This record gives sequence, structure tokens and C-alpha cells, in this order.
Amino acid sequence: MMQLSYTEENYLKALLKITYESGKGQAGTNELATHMDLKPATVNDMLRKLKEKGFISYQKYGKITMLEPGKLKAIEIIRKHRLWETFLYKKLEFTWDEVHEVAEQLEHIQSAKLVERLAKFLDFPEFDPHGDPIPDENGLFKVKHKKTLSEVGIGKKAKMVAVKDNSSLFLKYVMGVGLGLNNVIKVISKQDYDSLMVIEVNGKRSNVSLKFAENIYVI
Amino acid sequence: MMQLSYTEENYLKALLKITYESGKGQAGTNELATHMDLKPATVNDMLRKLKEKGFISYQKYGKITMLEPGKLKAIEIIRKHRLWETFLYKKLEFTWDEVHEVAEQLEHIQSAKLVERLAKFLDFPEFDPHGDPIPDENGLFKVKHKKTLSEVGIGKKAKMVAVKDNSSLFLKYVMGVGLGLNNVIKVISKQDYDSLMVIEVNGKRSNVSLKFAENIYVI
DNA sequence: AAATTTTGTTAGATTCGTCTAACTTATATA
DNA sequence: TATATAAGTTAGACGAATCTAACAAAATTT
Repeated sequence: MMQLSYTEENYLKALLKITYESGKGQAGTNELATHMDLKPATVNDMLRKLKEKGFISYQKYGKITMLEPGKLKAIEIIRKHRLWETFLYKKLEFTWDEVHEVAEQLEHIQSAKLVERLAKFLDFPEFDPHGDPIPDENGLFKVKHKKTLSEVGIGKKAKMVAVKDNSSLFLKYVMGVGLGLNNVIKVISKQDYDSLMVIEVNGKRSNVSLKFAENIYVI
Repeated sequence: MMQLSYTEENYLKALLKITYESGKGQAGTNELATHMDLKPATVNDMLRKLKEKGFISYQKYGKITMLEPGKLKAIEIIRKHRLWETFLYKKLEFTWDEVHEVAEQLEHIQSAKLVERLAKFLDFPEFDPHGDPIPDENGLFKVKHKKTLSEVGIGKKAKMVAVKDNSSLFLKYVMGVGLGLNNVIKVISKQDYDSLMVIEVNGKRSNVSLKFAENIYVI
């Protein structure tokens, strides 16, 4: 398969994310543009190109779906991204919220050998520092966690296994309430009116919003 | 200082190399073009740009010299390149001749924190796998070795400390004669006519050309 | 010093990824 | 169902980095 540009790789990665998260396996031009912080016109041009190259399927005014080669390429980039995040976190002592930005650059380094050696060096990790699964060399990865903190009942406990929102802003907030990967959260109360929750982590109580709770995956 | 493009960084790196190696601290347009495998016209445009940005000094039909900001930037890139080479070699078990190509990509990753953490992780190495010095965070580096194998007298021994030519082709050749960093080389004979040398490394004798000998640094 | 060769510059074109502005099609709503 | 809004497309432009072809200046040779 021919070499993709840095830009093309980013489109495929974004498309995989959107089509996966929509549940329907499809995406729209504007949706993609918003996600990538570009104009719809720009995205439109690229879609034509990705279609010509056989990565995606779409027709004028229709929805975009990914074809197998596009999926594989996108998964490969996600694998690299998450391996680098793991490296930064585990070996270079970066914090949870710092890794993403640098990994956005590192994920585009072209060297199959590098990826496999890095995976070996890290002892073939299955999850990145945010709890997201790292696809293996065949593109297979563990099913993503589906239950969020907002679904946990009053008085129940749950273990945080991942976050949905990987933004630095959110991650700082999460750390602010003393919460980290694999921590146990107890739901103390929920207000019906505005869904504000009181949670307890390591004996510390905090008030969190519905939005917050929906961005914390638990088991 | 503003962010430089990947391309601008490569020009500065090449310029530092050329001006340094010429001994006179200057370079010409064609020389740079040849070195970077570009056309002189292309280089000419970029020189105007780098001049405007204050990285280099040159005037029409004159020679190029580097200004302090240009030198600092170039040294920073060399530092990153050599740290990554060291990482690939020491931690990911890449061979001597494989590291350069991947480091050419990694050297452009933007993150001051990454560079310093990487240096710490590698225990602040002073030389890369080719024996070249790694500048420290202030841009200072050990003086490069100047004596080559071609200058070693018959019957004398010398220790290989670096290579001048970092091409994969050359490095494979070097390894082929059983030679590696810090190995002791004994010069058995030299032919006046064509400067062919017979050398001995770890008891193994080989014939090498003048060109070969000029690309091996020794002490 | 004239002629030749080498070195450097300019003008104009091309590709990539982006934009804005104007337009078209599809969807939602009154 | 007609209209308004949202979503998507097209045309034309631009900056960055590259090229080729033609030209100009400097250096070298005879």
C-alpha cells in the first residue's frame, strides 16, 4: 500500500473514531469537519481523494463509511498513538494529561520495525494510560468499555477503567477530584433535578456534573 | 522563537553540517542543493526565507554563513537526532545502520519536555551509536574527532571512535569487515600506488580502500 | 583579457492542503 | 406541502515547497 500523507492519516483516524462512536458506522462531511476543526469544503476535497484511493465509500450528498483498507490504516495509527502514550507515561514519567499531544506527532512516524520493537519494549501493553485498548499487530483489540459513571446507582461502587474525553482540561479535572485509573468510586447521592452527583474516591467526597459522569467509564 | 517547519529545520541542519565541515564556516547554494538532493532554485528561495527570519546571513551571489539563532536551532535538532539514535540502538535493539533513517523523522517531534526526559532516560549519553557527540541542553558538545584511519602508520594500532559517513551502505561495509565502535585496528600494510590498506581487527585481516579509511575516525 | 565553465538567480508552473463565497440538495418545521 | 434550515458541493484563491528553463554573475582557464 502506498504511503499516506500525515494529513490523510489524520482524516482516517478521525473517520474511524466518528463512525465507531456514532454506532451506525457512518459519518457526514460537516461532522467530520467540526471534529477536525476544518471547513466542510476542505474535508469534501479530501473525501474525494480517500474515495479514489479506496479507503472509504461515499457518494455525493450521502454518508461516509469506511472500507477495510481505511479501517486497517486507521487502526494502525491508533496502535502507534497508544503505544507512544504508554511509552511516555511508563518510561518518561509524563503525566496522564500530557501524553496525548506528543503522541499526536509520534503516531505518524513511519517504521514498522519501530512499532513492533516499541510494543516489545513495553511488554505488549493492552491498554494505554487512559484505559483505552491498544490494538495488536493484527488490528484486534479488546472491546471498549460501555458503562459510564452516570449509570451507577446510589450507594453502589464501581471501578474507573477509562475516560471518554481525553482532553487535557478534562483529565486535569479528573485528577483534581483525586480520581485515577482503577480507582474505586462510590456514588453517594444523585439529584434528580440537575443530575448532580456526590461521589467518594479514597474517602474524599466531590460534587460532579452529569457531563463529568458520562465521560468516566467504569466496570 | 516561532515554530519552524519540518523543511526549514532540515535546511538549518544541513547548513550547519556543511559550514562546519568546510572548515571556513560558509556554504554555497549549489553545495547545499547537492547535499539535500534538491535543485539550486529551490534552495535559493528557502535561503531568502531563512535570511528574513534571521537564521542565516548571505547576499546575492555571495556565500552563506549561519547566524547564532540558526546555529542554536540546528544544534537542537542534532541533539534530538542523536538522542533518538541512542534510544533506538540501546533500548529497542536497532542495529547501527538502521537508526539514522528513523531518527530523521523523530528529530522533528516538537516537545522540549520529551527531549529532556529522553536524555534523562538514557542517562545523559555523550555520544550516539556512530560515535558522534550529542550536544547537551545548552548546545555544547565535545569536540569531534579529527584523525582518520588513513593517517595511521604501518604497524601502528588505533581505536575506532566514530564514522564520518553515516550511510547504511557504508555502515554495512564496516560491519562486514568485523569492525565496530571502540574496536582496535592494526594497520598491516599500505600500498603507495593506490593507497589500499590491509588492516587487522580482532585477528581478522581485510583489504580496505583509501576512501574507506578516510571515513573511519580513530584515536 | 577573452572565452569557457561553474555558480547563483529569476520567472513561471505544479502539487498539496487549506480557505471563502456562492451554490445545490436534503431534512425539518410551520 | 411550502418554506426555512442544515448539510454538502463547487469554483476560485492562496501559501508552502518543489520543479524546469532561461538568464546573470563569478571564477577559472587559455
